[in-house]
Amino acid sequence: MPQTCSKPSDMAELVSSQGWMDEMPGAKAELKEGNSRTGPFGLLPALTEEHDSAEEEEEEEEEGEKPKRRGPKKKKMTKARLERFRARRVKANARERTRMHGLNDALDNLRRVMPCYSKTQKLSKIETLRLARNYIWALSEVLETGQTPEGKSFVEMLCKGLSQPTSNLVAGCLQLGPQPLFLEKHEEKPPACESALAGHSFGYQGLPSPPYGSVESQLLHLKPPAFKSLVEASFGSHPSDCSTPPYEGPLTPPLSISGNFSLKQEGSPELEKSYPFMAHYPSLSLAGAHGHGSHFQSSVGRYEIPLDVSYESFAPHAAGPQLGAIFNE
DNA sequence: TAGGCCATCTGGTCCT
DNA sequence: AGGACCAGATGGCCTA
Repeated sequence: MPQTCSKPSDMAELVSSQGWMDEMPGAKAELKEGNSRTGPFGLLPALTEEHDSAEEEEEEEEEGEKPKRRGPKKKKMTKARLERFRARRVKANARERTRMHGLNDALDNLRRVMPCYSKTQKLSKIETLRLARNYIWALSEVLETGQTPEGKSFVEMLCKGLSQPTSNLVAGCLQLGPQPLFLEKHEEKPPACESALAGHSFGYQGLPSPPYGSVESQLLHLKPPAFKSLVEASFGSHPSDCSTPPYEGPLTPPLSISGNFSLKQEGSPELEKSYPFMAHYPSLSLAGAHGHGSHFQSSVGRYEIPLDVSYESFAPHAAGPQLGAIFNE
């Protein structure tokens, strides 16, 4: 329930005089601006009982009018308790900020691998997620059908459920011809995993440099590396680390692009499917870690992904199952 | 000016 | 006990 402070300026003075706001830049800024948001003030009336006798009286008066509170009586806020509480709250706030920053970083990584990444026109969080969903869906369709959709229908797939402005952005990006999508991506601030990738022999190094040109060629060229980056963006860092700090150790690509691309459907002779973009990626393959090969499940079957790269430097947490999860969605 | 988006703080819940 | 995660609340900023 919302707890608001009726006297932000008093609270600000009180709080700042006790020095705990020094650790809360955000809160401090708010105080300067006379911001009276729920923020750090919500708790203060209760916290300041001890320190402001006038307010205490006020509260007692109010309590006299209200029905008595049920439940265990609140422990009295001793100075020590107050200090501990504040320290805890400050720490929790900092953690929450960090957590949200990590979330935002992850979203930024996701934005970068979207087919219409624009530095100037940033997709909102919700639109980024929607576009990502559509993008995965579109790529899955390509894998399942083995057909590259024509430019228009690909755009339509991507724009499903998106707002008009975002749809325009996507359509514009995919239809304006040469788009320095990946160039831009690499030139700017390469994600940690991306720069780490440079040391490995991932296939698309030998491809024509972006910009890729026509819509068709974009569709063809875009997918594998973009998909790779997408997965990396999602799983590139340690899964338990929500703040996704730059990973500086050996790279752990859940899926790499190198060697011969071949998707085999288990137990079927004509397993080898020819994918349109294979022509453009003669050396494309999906590979897992552990040196045991990897596989993923799609709605059309189980795919064996041969290992044809060396994994000496790969960490053990591969994303074979995670990749499978993507296709099972 | 309304509405969308965002960052931040907060308290509750769950988990280790 | 403490951390992670979550949803609610709030105010700031921006744009149509």
